[in-house]
Amino acid sequence: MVKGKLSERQRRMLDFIEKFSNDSGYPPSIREIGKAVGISSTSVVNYNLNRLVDEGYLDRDQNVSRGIRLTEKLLKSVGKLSDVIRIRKVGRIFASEPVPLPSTDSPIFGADEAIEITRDLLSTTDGLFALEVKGDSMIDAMVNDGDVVVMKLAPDWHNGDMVAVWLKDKEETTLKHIYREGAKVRLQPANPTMGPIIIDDPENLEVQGKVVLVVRQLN
Amino acid sequence: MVKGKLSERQRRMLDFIEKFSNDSGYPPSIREIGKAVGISSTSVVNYNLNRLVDEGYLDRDQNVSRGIRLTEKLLKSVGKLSDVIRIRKVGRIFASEPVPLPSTDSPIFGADEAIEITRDLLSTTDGLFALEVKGDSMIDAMVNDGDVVVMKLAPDWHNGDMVAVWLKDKEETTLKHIYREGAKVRLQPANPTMGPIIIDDPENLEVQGKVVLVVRQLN
DNA sequence: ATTCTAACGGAACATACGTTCTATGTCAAG
DNA sequence: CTTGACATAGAACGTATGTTCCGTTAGAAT
Repeated sequence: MVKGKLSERQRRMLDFIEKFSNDSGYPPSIREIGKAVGISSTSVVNYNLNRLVDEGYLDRDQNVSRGIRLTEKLLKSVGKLSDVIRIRKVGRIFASEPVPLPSTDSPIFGADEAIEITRDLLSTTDGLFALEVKGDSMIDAMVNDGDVVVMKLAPDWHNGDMVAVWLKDKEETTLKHIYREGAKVRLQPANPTMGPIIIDDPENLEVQGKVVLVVRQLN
Repeated sequence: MVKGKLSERQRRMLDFIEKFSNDSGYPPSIREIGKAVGISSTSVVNYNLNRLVDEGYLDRDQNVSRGIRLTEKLLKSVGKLSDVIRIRKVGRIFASEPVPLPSTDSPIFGADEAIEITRDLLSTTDGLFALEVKGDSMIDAMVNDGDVVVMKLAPDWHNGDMVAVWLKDKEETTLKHIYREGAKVRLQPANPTMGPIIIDDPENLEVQGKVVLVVRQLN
């Protein structure tokens, strides 16, 4: 083998080991690797595993069942697993109340209530907070009851941002894409079949944050 | 034992299993657990492991060495950040095509795109694949152009599951909550203001997978 | 053509490993 | 005091598991 270049068989072995370990919670045995990759001899699997150790993709512990460990080099080469960011849930978002903004007070949820999101999914990690949507009132924002929205404060919002807006006269929170149009503000539903709301007096609304991510879990 | 309350021995076992798994990259064997916790009999370790499974802290695979998996409940109780699960993106979901299903072949290593999701957000980690939504045709499913849907194959779907259905006569994919009603099938949009589709002949549809998570990134 | 190295493959082996069985002990409930 | 459920413990067993040995093959280098 050319040093630094993996054979096709070795690459298939790594791929299998990485997937198997993720799916099962434990590494595969020599025989499981052989079966998956089409190698009938445990000594050939053993030989190739040792080559992968030499190349730095795996560690092995001797005389131990499933004694295979993925190395950082391997994880990087499959596309480094993303860091996890922990975002506090500060409460729920209702149509009839302003967004509960993060503060130093005890949040509605327990102090430890949080959602964990991979870093790749987030455009920023500064000043994020999460809210759980209650009710059907956000459906024009394509956001369901039970969805989690990750937001950040938006002192400087831009046209097209999806924001949580508190409409003072209606005493209502809504999620909309916001656009400044002259002296007015246009609130555009995410659902393309719905029409916008034009706010003649921007003093009537309060932009409480902008949405950076929506997560919907289904069972 | 009082249900829901762990004995001291069981708590020490969990603590050891979690630490050992982190340090070594693989779970401990029955005998390693026994040695660490001071239990000389493999059947006592086995008995207590089964109690921990009953309480939801562990999963076990039968007749497999180191066939112990930490559950989400355990990881939460030790306050540990969620694992990251890498889910292959197998393509895009269009209204006018069937869902591109994951191939049984091993992919060329590193070739596919993937999305990384924290384990907490997922009800299962088996057999997941991800698709990016193209077009506005899924808006009745509350799913936007550009959203990522995480799915799994659904040989046994249940009433209420959100599934990707290929409608043969219309040559169209749609995402709907599915219900079996006698000999017919009801496809219910996620948007509560929209009416259902009744499928008189279930042979006309093909359930291609069920949705377990929707992720929407906004910039 | 020959030699050398890498890779392969089957077989054997010893130990690791999880499961099962049987017996005993503890303690709460009646 | 008795009973039953839970927990313990040792032993046995069959299978899983990794390592080692020996021989073969393929291809590059000479």
